Amino acid sequence: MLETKPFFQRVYALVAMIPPGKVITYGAIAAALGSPKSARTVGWAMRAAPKELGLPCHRVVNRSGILAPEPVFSGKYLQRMMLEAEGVVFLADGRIDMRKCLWRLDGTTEPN
DNA sequence: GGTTTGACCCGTT
DNA sequence: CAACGGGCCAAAC
Repeated sequence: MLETKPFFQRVYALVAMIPPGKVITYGAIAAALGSPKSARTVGWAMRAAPKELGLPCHRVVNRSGILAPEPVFSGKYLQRMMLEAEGVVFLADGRIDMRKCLWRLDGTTEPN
């Protein structure tokens, strides 16, 4: 299972199973892996994540709902457009509506 | 095996 | 409300 795989592998697996129209935070991924403090390491795994894996890294955002740096996706607007196309709701601030689009690993389908 | 780094998070000023 | 600093973890050099 995932526990037998290296940290990066676990991160990739978790990111790969993010449903469309939903987003997740680095801290949430780290916490799901058992290390709530390893949020930075998760980001590191993303940075080293080969695009060949087809990881929806655009669905991974920080705690504030802010997307990754621009050079990563060749433009922040591009990533935002991709997410919107998947059903992710954006606020007027340019941030993601975490209240609705934050993916819950607990299976909780009730945001409110 | 120690040092550096990083797409982070939280508390304090 | 915005800015700054510290901390924590895992991989690469």
